[in-house]
Amino acid sequence: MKSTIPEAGAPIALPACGNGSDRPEVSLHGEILARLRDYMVEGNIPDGARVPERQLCEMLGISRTPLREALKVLAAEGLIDLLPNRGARVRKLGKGDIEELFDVMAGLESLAGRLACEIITDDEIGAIERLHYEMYGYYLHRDMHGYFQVNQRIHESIVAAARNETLTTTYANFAGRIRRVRYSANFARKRQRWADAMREHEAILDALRRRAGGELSDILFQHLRNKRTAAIEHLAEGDEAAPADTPRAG
Amino acid sequence: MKSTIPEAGAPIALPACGNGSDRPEVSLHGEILARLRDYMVEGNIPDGARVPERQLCEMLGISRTPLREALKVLAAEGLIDLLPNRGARVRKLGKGDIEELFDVMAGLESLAGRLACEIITDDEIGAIERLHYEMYGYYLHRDMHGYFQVNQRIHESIVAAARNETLTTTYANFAGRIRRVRYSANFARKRQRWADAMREHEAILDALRRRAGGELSDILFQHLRNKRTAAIEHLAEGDEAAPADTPRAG
DNA sequence: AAGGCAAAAAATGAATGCAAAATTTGCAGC
DNA sequence: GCTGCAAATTTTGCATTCATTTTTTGCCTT
Repeated sequence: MKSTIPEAGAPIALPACGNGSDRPEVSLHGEILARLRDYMVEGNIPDGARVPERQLCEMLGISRTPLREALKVLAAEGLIDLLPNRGARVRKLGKGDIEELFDVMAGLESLAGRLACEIITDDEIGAIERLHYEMYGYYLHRDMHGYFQVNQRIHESIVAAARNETLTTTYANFAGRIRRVRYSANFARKRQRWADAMREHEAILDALRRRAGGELSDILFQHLRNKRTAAIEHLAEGDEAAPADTPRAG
Repeated sequence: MKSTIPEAGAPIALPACGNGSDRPEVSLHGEILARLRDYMVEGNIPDGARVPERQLCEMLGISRTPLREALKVLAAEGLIDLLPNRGARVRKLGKGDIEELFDVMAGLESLAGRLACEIITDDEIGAIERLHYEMYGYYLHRDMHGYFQVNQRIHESIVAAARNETLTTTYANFAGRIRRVRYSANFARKRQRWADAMREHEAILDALRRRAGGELSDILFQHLRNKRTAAIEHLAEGDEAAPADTPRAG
């Protein structure tokens, strides 16, 4: 397993790939649900704040009935908490919740890697290789935003390669839940961690090429574990997770 | 790793442990949801059949609004399909769906085993050991029902030992989805498979005792994979999965 | 002036009503 | 006798309405 990763710096030009945002929802209810979910995931409502039914109703131009149906679903998905007679609140992710979510994500990606090794095609591996080198370019450029974007697509590609719709859906659900914590902001301040992550990605690609399922499973788990540690450290020194129930917007 | 498993037969007396069915739901809506979920999981409605809103309403003594909210949640959980303007149908699990579900379950248990090895206490291992020997007793007795019951409790104990609420919830969700397929009926007709399963369980216990996370992860995945194969074979020779949209009750 | 209590206001949870879509039924034509 | 089409019935989806609970506001008491 070769590893030729410098500590970053050289100029390499790589075009950014535009990603198409698919939304295969057709029913009206599904549309409302997707919009609300995006609204939550994008963090338009502060952690732990009340979700005002009426306000959202007029914002979406619908009555309370379909909105409440959507809220029930979002609660089942874990994005909000539904307190009886006391309304919906955006679920406030504490340190423990984030650890749990990262671990489950680690398990799902670990599984995806194992399954992918059984059926992945050379073409699919080729596509992931291209993404890998694109990401490497962003790494050398120190372009964190581009890096994370491609990084995410690599992980999504591995999940997709497992060809398990149930897994893909579940993975997307947890990814949405965790997206609220902006770990991507500057969690890779530690230069060392960034370089480590690149090396781990090389190991991932290597195991994938060899279709070494069990090995890839271990590597992916450890990779996500390291991400988890970095994220926890980040929010420990940055904005404290869940400073209290202080709705900064009212 | 010792393995002293005969092909079954000797008489051993073991008392059956009663399990308490917890239902910590407090809100009315949660109650309705849980009841409906049980109703679905228990298979009171045939695969692919329409779910009559009105009928369920009077059955539960509620109006359509809360029922429809519950249906939306059940759809999000994957128990039913919600076709626009055409009502709810019990999700019909084809062979592919079952394979997918088993694989995801395998991934989750695999993860649970890995996590459990990091933090499990000797007492918890002891409890699992006791369950293991209890199950061994059922195996020797050829008591399939008791065997499966304890088997399930062992797997649940491993998941619980991971101390990850998110994982536990997700696991329970998938377990519920798959419970509709009654693979427990007689899928272990193959004596050989049953003996293999017992041996795998010994390996699980062994890895757990040694806190060998990665190893346990592999064993659990393979164990579930074998279960999957057995289940698929079972429904291939038994009642064909999804014989068609023939509601045998109307 | 601070704390507590009661009334008003708002919000939630559930039932009912209504328009649109789908399914069923009945009938005409071949 | 069977097929195809249109009216009637049922069902779905959403809006509105009502009862109950919570939250806020204002006033009274200490």
